[in-house]
Amino acid sequence: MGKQKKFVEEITPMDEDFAKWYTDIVKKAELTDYSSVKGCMIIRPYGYAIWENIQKVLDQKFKETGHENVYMPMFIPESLLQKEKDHVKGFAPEVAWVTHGGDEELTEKLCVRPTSETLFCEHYAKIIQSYNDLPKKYNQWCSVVRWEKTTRPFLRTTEFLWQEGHTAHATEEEAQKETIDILNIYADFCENVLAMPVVKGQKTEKEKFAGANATYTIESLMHDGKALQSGTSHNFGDNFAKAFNIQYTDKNGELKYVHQTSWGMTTRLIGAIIMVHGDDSGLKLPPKIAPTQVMIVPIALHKEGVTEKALELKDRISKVARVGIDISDKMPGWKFNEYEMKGIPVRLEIGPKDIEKNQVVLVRRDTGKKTFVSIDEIETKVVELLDDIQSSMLNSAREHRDENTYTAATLDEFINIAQNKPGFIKAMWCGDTACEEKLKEVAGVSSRCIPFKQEQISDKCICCGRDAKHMVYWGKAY
RNA sequence: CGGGGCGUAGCGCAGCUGGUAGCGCACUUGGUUCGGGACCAAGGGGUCGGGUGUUCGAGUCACCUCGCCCCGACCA
Repeated sequence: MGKQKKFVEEITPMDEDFAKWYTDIVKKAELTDYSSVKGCMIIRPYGYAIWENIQKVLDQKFKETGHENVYMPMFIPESLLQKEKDHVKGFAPEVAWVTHGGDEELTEKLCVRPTSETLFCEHYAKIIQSYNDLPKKYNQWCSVVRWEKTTRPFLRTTEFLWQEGHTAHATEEEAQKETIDILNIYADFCENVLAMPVVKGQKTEKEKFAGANATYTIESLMHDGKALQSGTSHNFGDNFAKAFNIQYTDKNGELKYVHQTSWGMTTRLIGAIIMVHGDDSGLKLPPKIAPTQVMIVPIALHKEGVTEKALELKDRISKVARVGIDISDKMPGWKFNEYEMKGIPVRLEIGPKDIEKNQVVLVRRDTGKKTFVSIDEIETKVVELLDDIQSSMLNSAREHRDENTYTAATLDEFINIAQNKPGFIKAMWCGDTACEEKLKEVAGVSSRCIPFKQEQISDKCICCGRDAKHMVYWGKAY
């Protein structure tokens, strides 16, 4: 009893200190380590394996929808970065610069890419001539650097991994369709693979990407009631095309500017998985993204036949799921806690008593529920259980999100909710940035998005009382 | 970048008014154990974040610096 208490103390309870809980999980589950450069993290094998699974699923989706992977340089000459005015202005404060090669000062300093719009644009200007060259749908997996003031593992790091898609289209309509198609891919991915419900919508003028006409976002709600922007998709119109002179000849022989999009998802998603699903025992991974879906813990390993049986099970299950086995001489209880902390969806126990009865014990991480299953039907039972865990994790995340989404019809009500109930607040807005800024000031929340699914809560702006244009999701954000 | 906190073994910590570093866990070896963090025995591991100063002597005092954590402003 006393011993068990001690283990629990290694992870700070989330209700006591959510931020501490988060960093405890990241460390204890061996997802990352700190490095000697501020804000840069080492992604350890277990953390990287999660990222690889994210990549695998998304990459396949991008390819299915006609995107090609490329690789752009890590450095951007200062002059190139400056070609699009809004874009530079947005990124300038967080750019890292290379000024020397060896001992020699460079004639032009190079920026370490914070994002690669300018590089793609420069390239597109060269390779696009005719409508036959369109659309161009490129994607790259890389890391980018943004000199952040405050950093936290996965949520905000100086260098982070991501994918950035960059496309060029003949028409505005096509570009808009691409922007929304990608947003839908992101949303489906979050819901179906990460078991994380999202709100799809558009960013306000104030919150949109530097240089874009429109930014679309998926917003998710963390366990502590703070919002996390989990993926964005931008429609650039012809802003960049004009700045970089990306033109093509259409069917009528007329010279036209292309219409562009860009979109990205990052390692921040791992932070989202932690904060949406985790509990006081540790990480809780949705089966579809878990590096190991089933962990076999044999009981009384030294007893006749246990190891053999466990290995045999591993072999069988490996045909239907990602399975691991722990045959170290640690105590079973130690292993139970360890793999719960690591969020492995299913634990399989097999001991002498089970072998006698031709059964195993399956324990699900999300609910802790144990079931006894005949060894004869192990493959189907494991697959069923993983499916069930996947969908019930989405359901409980959705319940949590809905329970923590409020509506406000008056400013008093709005402020009251903002200050006392962490979560999303739905409220009407006139569309004026001044009101958005005022709400930040008086209530401490920012606009998360103008959701596609609009509701009419009232007909006046919550802030100024003028006619409302949109219903907006508001909240505190990471 | 402002306000607060913390840096001592892999992790968590102790180390008093200055006297040359310790505890628990982890690790290694051998043995016994195994259905919710086992036990016995024997071992290994430290430029006390870094620098400068005060002092006969600094983990301990002063100043500087770096890093981490938390709360705000900025951002994926």
